[in-house]
Amino acid sequence: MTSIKDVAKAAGVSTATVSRVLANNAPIKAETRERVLEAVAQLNYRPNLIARSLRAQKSAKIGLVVSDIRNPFFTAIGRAVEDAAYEQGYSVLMCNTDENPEKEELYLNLLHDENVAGVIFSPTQQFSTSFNTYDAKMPFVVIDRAVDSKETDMVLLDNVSAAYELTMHLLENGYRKLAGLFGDASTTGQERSRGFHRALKDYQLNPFEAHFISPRIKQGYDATAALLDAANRPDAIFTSNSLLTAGAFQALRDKKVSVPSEVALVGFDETTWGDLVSPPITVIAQPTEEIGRTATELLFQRIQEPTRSPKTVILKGTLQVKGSSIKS
Amino acid sequence: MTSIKDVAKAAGVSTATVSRVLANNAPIKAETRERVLEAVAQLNYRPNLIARSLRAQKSAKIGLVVSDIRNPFFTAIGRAVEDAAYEQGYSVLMCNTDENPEKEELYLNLLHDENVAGVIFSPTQQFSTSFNTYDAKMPFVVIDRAVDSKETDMVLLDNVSAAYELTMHLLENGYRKLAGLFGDASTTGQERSRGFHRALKDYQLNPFEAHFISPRIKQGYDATAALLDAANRPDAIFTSNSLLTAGAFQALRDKKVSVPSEVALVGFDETTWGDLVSPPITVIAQPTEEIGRTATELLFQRIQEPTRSPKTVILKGTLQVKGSSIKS
DNA sequence: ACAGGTAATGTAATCGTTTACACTCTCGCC
DNA sequence: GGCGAGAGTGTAAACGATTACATTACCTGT
Repeated sequence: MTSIKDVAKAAGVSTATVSRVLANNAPIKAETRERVLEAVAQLNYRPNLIARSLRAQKSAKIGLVVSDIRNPFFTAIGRAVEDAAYEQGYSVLMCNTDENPEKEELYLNLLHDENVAGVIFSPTQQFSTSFNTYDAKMPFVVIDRAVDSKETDMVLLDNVSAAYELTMHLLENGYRKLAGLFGDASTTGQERSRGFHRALKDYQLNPFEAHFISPRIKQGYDATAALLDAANRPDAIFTSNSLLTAGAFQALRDKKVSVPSEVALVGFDETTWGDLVSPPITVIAQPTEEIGRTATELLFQRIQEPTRSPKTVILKGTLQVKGSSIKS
Repeated sequence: MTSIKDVAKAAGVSTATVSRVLANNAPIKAETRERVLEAVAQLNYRPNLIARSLRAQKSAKIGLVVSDIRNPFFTAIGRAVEDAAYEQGYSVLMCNTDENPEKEELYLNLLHDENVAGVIFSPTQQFSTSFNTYDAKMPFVVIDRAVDSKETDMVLLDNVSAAYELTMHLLENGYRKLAGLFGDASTTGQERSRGFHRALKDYQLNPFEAHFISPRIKQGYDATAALLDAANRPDAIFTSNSLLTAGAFQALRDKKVSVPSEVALVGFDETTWGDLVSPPITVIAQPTEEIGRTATELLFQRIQEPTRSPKTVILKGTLQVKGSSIKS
């Protein structure tokens, strides 16, 4: 492998000069610069990033820690983060925690050992609550899920309002027996449940049912099936994430329940399928691109200026009314 | 930061001994080992992976280079790769090329500079053809798309057979005017087109239409809309990847074409939505989990034994017959 | 003509590991 | 009793960059 020494030798200068030419951080005589660049091109030299990292005590990598990249929300975020990172010459280490706090901690340690410049992180519920006891060794930006600490940069959705709006939409369209299915793995589910309850309260109604369940398609299916099997059915189902929505939709179909005339269905997150099924699903769309990008930018800001006062960016979802929630 | 020196001092031994204890690769007196481990625990020491990488000239990272992680096929692969890597203590750098050869090369260089242990790679068409001129500086496993070189490990689907089987399925169910939409960015589209044509030939039919287009939802939509607007419509549409399928499905819906009675639709890859829409889509499901896992394992084998003779694993897709291709 | 500033470059320390080599000790064997 | 083998450990040289400090050469103002 050709190293900086080879270049130095070829150009007849010292390694320091080569480094200076490449980093462009010192005055260099034009003629010398040219000789060096020529040697670099000649030898097809590429600086070793590992060595650079070791010396500089940081690397041009960031970690992305989420529960599961297969969740369409995180897939989109992941892509946005990677794009934003790429533009700054950074690369992204992908970590899936499966909502498992042990895996979470392991990955955080790993990323630390890798000297990553920072981490974009969607923590589990358990981690969220103990977050302030975690002495952050790296720059952090938390996304999607609130944490207690006021020391951390965050990019969040205004979940309570969004859920409120979505619930109101159901109520305004005449639905009264609302069942809510909320993910139990994150703070997000709780916040959305709060908006759900608040809207009902404003209508002086009680929730028909409300369950916290594991955010997976299967659990969404099972919970919905149970709701539909009961003697007294809800007339609308509110789901707090797209996996639950998918499960619920499947159950409705299998039970041959007509949507939205018998039971309405609403949820969160734009997905490929939400618009393809019939009826298409009314959702709160999250600005995933913007979330990922903002989080990455916030992270870079913190990397540059570690003492900057923490910033929380709260983005708004947009209600996309489709056929699944309007009695036509 | 606590380094190996601190541990050595605390344990009253040399850094070499500490290293040996941790790497477990040399005889160490039990009592010494214990003292060292105690110091490690005491100081909460964690070895710096960058330094280790520099010295060892390789890292415990692998690159994953695909066109777009948002393609459900690659999402699933990505997760499988990450899982398999995790089990071996490796982490995964995610790279999206957008089918852009320049980005592709840039990423490959980057990964090389990062000293990754190897790369799992789904190359663009352009790259595929010039692959053997690329002097592989790193262990490689190519997935999803064939390359010319016989020097490379690959994990592929038997695309020709799969497409043949899928086409035969249409023919056996009475469809005769088959239109094919194939992705133009990879060898995969070509191979699937070959299977498509072969089946038609065996039925002594000509393809009704066949187009190579950019593998995106929008292009799938447009191409399908054009097919449906023509005076003479096909009675079945064959798509070579899930993005095209989604676009085609959307167009069929917007044009209020009944599936499968007026036009059938078949495609590749299991997706969340394929089963949720009505009718559900007949597809060739790829064993994504197995592809990702096999690729990762192959990569580790090559990392361990760089001179091993190259291996190509060809996996089979499974035809999942659903409502979109059976006149009931 | 000389002090002092600055541009341009070189020398060598440094980042935190691993490991080749050297050394000491103990044991067993002839 | 001497000698070779191996166990157990230390010393110091890598790995490939960056950069503090030193050095040289040149220019400028008085």
